[in-house]
Amino acid sequence: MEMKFDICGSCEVKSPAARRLKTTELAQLGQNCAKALFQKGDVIFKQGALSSNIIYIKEGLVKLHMNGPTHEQIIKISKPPCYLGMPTTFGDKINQYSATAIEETTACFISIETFREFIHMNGDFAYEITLELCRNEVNTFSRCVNRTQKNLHGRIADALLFFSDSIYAGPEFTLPLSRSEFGDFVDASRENVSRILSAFHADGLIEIKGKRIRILDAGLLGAVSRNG
Amino acid sequence: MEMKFDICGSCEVKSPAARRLKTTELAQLGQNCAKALFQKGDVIFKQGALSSNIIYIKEGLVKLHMNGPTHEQIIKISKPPCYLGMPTTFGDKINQYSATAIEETTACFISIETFREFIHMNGDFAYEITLELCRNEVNTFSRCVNRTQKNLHGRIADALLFFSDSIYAGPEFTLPLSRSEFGDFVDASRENVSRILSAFHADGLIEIKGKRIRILDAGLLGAVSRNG
DNA sequence: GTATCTTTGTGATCTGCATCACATTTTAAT
DNA sequence: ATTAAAATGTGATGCAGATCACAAAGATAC
Repeated sequence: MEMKFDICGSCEVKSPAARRLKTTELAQLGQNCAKALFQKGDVIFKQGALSSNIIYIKEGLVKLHMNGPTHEQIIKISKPPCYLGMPTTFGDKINQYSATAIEETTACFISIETFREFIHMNGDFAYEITLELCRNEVNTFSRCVNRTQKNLHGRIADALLFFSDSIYAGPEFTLPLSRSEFGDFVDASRENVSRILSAFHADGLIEIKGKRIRILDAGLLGAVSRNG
Repeated sequence: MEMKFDICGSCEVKSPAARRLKTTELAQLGQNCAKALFQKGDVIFKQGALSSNIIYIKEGLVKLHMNGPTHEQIIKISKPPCYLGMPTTFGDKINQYSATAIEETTACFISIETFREFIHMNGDFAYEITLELCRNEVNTFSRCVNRTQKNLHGRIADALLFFSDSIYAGPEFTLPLSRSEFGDFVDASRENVSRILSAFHADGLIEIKGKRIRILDAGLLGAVSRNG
């Protein structure tokens, strides 16, 4: 096997947790970690398959999606830095959901033993991981409540603001999802996504050209998100 | 202040995490922990309020509920042993949801500093906490997908099986929720809960007398849960 | 006991969104 | 460029479940 350099120690996009690791631990991480590049559409891990790695998303954008009783659903869209697959890998080993790159994504596969060792040996690391899991829980709850209680206009407005505020930090962006995937994300049919985006355009809230979207009136869109 | 005995060391319903604590740590926990008894209906913590404790549910049954944009929703029903309030207490301190006892419940309030110290100092403890948070995430995702994709018959069948399998471990039980709360739990109106329970009764799936429910045909109920 | 309030059951409407149907545009393949 | 295949837009129809309306049954107070 080829001699490795200290790839994790010299990584400039360390997770908050990894920043708490000591030099020797970072070296150990480097020995038990494999970097991989995924193109848009590539599956990172698949529902139903066995998993034995924690996956660190270093760059790019990923959708977590689950095949439900009647159709596909996007549970959440994760941006770096974040760890994926902890629940599965620490749990029953079988993925309950899939992860797919929706933009070119760099991911590091970390051996579960190494990761577990860090939680046991390094309290600061463990605490950062706990924080990340806790944040996820709160977000998931809110998302779940909004999904079931808001009407479709509100959910789509929500999603547009999510992309502009949380993902692209700007009013103009290229939607990384097809209309059908967008539907899976906001619990709507492909047809109604089209219809409502057209309506938003007609009302001067947004500008659309295919997947290219520009938000014209974020304030009003926020009102739609709240009041449906 | 009155001298305390080693209340946590001698506690017979320790959480998996607490079982990993050393004798001295258990003594420390005992010094930073207050036990409280809640009656059915008592609020344990409230959405919007500040929180500075982790709450360990020792006995009883608790609903976690959130006031959504249009109505109240029960996010999950938690049974002991479990920790509540981690996401809030480690995060922005303001509760994103409420917790209310739905049966007589014993809860221990643990100071956040103590809890955080254990995560830092005791790797086994930290790992058990990580496991609990991970399990929660997987469950939440599945629940969320089922909630949005199954029809009302399926969701109600689901909920009945949840009580009989996961909470009461038997076919007969007293529902700890009113019809209206049951609706908040399965995302349905009070009226439709009544209607569908009546229908299940008419079809010989269950027996109802007020809140007392007996499951007569779990197999068929499972089929309804899957196929709606 | 009676009176008041809360919870529950059930029928009759109303409505948001899925589904169906088909036209049009975009992308990919040769 | 030409053809095939996939993604998108938009109208028409149907249905699950919300909402409304009211009656009946428990609970709680006096």
